[in-house]
Amino acid sequence: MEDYRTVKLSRRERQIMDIIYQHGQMSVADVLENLPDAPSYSTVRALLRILEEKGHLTHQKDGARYIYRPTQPRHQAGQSALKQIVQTFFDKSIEKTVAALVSDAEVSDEELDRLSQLIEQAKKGDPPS
Amino acid sequence: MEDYRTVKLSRRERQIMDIIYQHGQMSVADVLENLPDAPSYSTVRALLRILEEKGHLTHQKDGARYIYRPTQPRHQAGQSALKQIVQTFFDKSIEKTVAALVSDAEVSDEELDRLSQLIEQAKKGDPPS
DNA sequence: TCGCACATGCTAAAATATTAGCATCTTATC
DNA sequence: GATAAGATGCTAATATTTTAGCATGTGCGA
Repeated sequence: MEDYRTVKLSRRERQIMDIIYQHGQMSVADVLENLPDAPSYSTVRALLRILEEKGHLTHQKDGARYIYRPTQPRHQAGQSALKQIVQTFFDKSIEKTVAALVSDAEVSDEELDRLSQLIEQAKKGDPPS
Repeated sequence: MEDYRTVKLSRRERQIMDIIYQHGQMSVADVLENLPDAPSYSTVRALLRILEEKGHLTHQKDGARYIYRPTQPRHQAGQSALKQIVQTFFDKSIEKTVAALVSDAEVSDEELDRLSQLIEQAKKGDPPS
């Protein structure tokens, strides 16, 4: 159980995982509310159950209902997702990726300053020298 | 024809689109070679045909065979993909996203320098002042 | 505590994705 | 221009996804 069909998610599965990652944790009703093209309550429950079977979600009880949250930490899932994008659309180049990010025109000068600082820190911080 | 099932791709469809975006353009045989868990030749052709029907690919003839390439420009598709990731995993924060990118430890000092320059340019370039 | 509102458990049907096979066409080459 | 290699056109079977419905359990308020 480590194949294509558990790792790569179906459309609805992906959609639901994304929503839950955005919100941290959600009840079935929460997910339903946030699905743009929502099917029935039963359907959402079915998907959540499947995602749990596959190991992507876990739940805990809260009164009568279940609260679902991802098993994989958000930052880790984010890294994986980013890596995929960088590879597919930006020739594995972090530079090109950042260029795309800051070319958004929605980025303020303050944010750009913080980005500069961020990169300065990365320069000092990590190197194994 | 603008719904969920044409915009959001199935697993195989996504997989094939990613491969083609990575390579720019490909023949059926090329795609087949690059599919990690490849099905038959017929299958790949079917998927390509479907992706073309949905408007994601187009093809031109090259001798006897078809060469497929995306209809949406790569940089544009990359922007969309990035936006999705930023929203889902990084609270819509470009800063957090870049932080994740540079925390990779694979990033050299030279690359960090280039990133600094990149951001400086963005600071001067765009502002509507 | 009784009952109702609302939750999940389970099962199954319908739609879609995925796959393959055979027929046909195209092209380079002898 | 005949032919073989290799390409696409078309059709259909199989697997998976997506969906819904009914039965059952749970907890809060009158």
